[in-house]
Amino acid sequence: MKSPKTPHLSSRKQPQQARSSRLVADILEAAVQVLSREGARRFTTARVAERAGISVGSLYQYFPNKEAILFRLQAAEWRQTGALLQDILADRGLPPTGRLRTLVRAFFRSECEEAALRLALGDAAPLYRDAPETREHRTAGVRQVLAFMREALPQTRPAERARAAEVMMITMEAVGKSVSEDGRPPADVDRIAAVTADMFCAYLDRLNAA
Amino acid sequence: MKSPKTPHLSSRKQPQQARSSRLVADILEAAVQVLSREGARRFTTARVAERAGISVGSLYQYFPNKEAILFRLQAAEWRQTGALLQDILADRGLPPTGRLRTLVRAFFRSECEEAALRLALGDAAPLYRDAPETREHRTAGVRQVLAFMREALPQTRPAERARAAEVMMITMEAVGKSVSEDGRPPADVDRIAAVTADMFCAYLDRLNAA
Amino acid sequence: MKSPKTPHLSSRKQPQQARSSRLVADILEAAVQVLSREGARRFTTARVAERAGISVGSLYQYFPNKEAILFRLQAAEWRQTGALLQDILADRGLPPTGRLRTLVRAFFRSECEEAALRLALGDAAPLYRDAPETREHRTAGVRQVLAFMREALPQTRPAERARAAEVMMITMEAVGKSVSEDGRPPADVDRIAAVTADMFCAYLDRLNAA
Amino acid sequence: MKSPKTPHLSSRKQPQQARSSRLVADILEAAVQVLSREGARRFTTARVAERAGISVGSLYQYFPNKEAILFRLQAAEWRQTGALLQDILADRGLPPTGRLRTLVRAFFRSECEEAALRLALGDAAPLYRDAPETREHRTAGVRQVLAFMREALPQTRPAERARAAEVMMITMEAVGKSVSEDGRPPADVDRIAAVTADMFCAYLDRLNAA
DNA sequence: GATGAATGAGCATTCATTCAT
DNA sequence: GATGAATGAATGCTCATTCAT
Repeated sequence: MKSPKTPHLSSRKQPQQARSSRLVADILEAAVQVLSREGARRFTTARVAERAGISVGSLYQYFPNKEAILFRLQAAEWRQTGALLQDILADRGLPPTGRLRTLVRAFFRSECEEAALRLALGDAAPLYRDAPETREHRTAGVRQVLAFMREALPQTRPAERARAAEVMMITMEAVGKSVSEDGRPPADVDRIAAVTADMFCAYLDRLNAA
Repeated sequence: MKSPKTPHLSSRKQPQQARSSRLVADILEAAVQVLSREGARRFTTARVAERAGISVGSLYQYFPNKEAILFRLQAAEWRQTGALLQDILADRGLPPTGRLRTLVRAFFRSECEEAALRLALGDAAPLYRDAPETREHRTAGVRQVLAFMREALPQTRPAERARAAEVMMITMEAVGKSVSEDGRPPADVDRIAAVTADMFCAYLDRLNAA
Repeated sequence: MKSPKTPHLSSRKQPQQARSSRLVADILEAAVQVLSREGARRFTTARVAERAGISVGSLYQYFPNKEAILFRLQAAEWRQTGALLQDILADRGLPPTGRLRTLVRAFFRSECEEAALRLALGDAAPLYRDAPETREHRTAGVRQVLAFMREALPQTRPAERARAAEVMMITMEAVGKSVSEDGRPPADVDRIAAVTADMFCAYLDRLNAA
Repeated sequence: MKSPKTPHLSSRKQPQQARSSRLVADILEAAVQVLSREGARRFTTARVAERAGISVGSLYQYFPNKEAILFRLQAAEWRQTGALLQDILADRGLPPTGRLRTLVRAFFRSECEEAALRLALGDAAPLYRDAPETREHRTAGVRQVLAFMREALPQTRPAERARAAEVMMITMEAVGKSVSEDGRPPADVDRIAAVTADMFCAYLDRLNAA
């Protein structure tokens, strides 16, 4: 495949002033609405600018291109997931398996909120996937799970632990996404979360037993 | 979100004659090349026709629209996966866990072949996702795993078994896709396949123990 | 305006054999259906051939191009109108004004049958309007009215009579077309026919009085 | 017949600024030229834009689609006719029959100006015929004639008056169009206008006598 | 800084007609 | 004679991005 042009995704200017910050927030908010209501295919800079109540020109002063907007949205999702992982996995008040169950349920539920947005963001993934920032964000999640794993699997060899962390992270995201796309009722979602968590726990237990 | 128009994906004419069959095959072959080398975004009917050495008009004599071509490609993938599931999961010569390990490894390896094509096909998914045929194909996979699960988890309640089947199917596909996208070396791929299969086996064992 | 290419509209071959005649009739019948059901914009040779149950190639053996088919259809309409004019206007059993009233009513009713076809044929008029045959057909109608006028307006000067004939012919066709497009109920159609005929009669009477 | 898609015909943006106004005027002017010189069939957005000296994109900033351009042109014609009707029919300085004669002559002459444009516009009618705006414009003309008729036919029953107005309006437009298409010399046109007006007057007189 | 008009390549799809079989 | 596959120019319309004001 031809190397796709991977443009700069970082903001063109740092919104040091309150005014700029506000504008960027407005644009992102507008982007979320356009994405949710119109879908990835109809996500255009003109529409985002219009909904944000600004001109396209202004939009381009804060984002170097369309991809950058999507990337920022995705980054926010990643941050959210990161916070979730942090809050739940690092909570020593619960046994590891308990945390896992809590995490998966919370993650699935959060995925089901704004399902339309997340679906559209997924559809737009090709536009920002090749950005260098993307990889970094994705590994951050694995790092957090890894930290948890060191606690949950103290005896396991690091390499194996790393692979387990990665597989679990990918699995949680994929199943969560699939579940959110199906538009299932909340009870159903929780049940599938339980199954997924059960699978994780069974695996952790076995690794520990080994 | 507005409901996207989901056009007919079935072939415009049945390639009953050898000549037509050949032409359809040429088009699909050209489509694979365009998709792999240029990516989903540059996948256009004109480019496919050109690479196939025919006119756009001819292309449209065999496929009602662009989505139909992609769908045919995806259907081939699904068929392949279906065959894999059938061949491996139904093989009573191996214990269930053995079959699972074999399956995951085979599936991951096959995913890594033509990774670029699969990636691009995934990127194009929004174009055919809403077609009725898509859902059908997806449930077919779950059905096959389910049949296996009835053998592997004879004691488990059907509802739980169904959820387990679904989660495992989604997991296998998601992790496989993730692995193929990363462009890892074969040995690495096999290792991750082993981890994923281990997770599945641990879960099956626990369900059987329960 | 650029001189539009005005192709041959006459049949490519004389259907001397019964087989050919039948084929031409089939094609025209199919053309009527396509025009009525799909409209002028979707009137394509492929669709006509398909509905006629023959190949496009065969269609082109009997009609040199698409316009020719439309022209044949229009010619049939003209023939029908001609027959109507002949039957009614030449009927010496009724006074001229009586014949006029009868004619207009009959013409309007006939226009309202197959309104969709006539509308579509009108939409397609640009395709055959410039053909030499068209002018000939149109003057034929005026000639018939003229013959009637010589009887109805024996005293009027020929030039004036000719103009009156032409205006009345155009008027009848235009009002008839307008009425048929509106999809009015039959009673309404008859009332408008009566008004139109009244207008014609008042005019004839005045010319005679002069 | 399938219902043809009837898109928005209203302007995409209000040309509040002089610049925009000028652009819209340029586009319409270019459209007139393309229509007159190339005919309805070759009337394409690309050609209009090229002749207007702008890009297609710009054209689409002022008109939502091709039909809208045609509709604007047709609306201008309607406005012109409306003004003519207003100026002449409401002029109490002349007796009703005098006004009718004046109107028909003026209308026919105006039809003969830019005959090619009017012909092409008529050919393009199917593209905007089904728009809601079209019906409104057409009834406006009848309303004006109706107002005149109340003065000219004070004794006649309203229903009959309405039908007479409609028939006369349709007749005037149809005969005018027919005359303009024939490319007759001006003296000829005036003679046919006189005949048409005579017919109208004879009819009005008879209705009044009744 | 902000605007939004302008650009024009690019896309999916149609269709009249031909001609090798 | 009949077929129908093949052609490819043509069409309406979109949209990311720029830049003059």
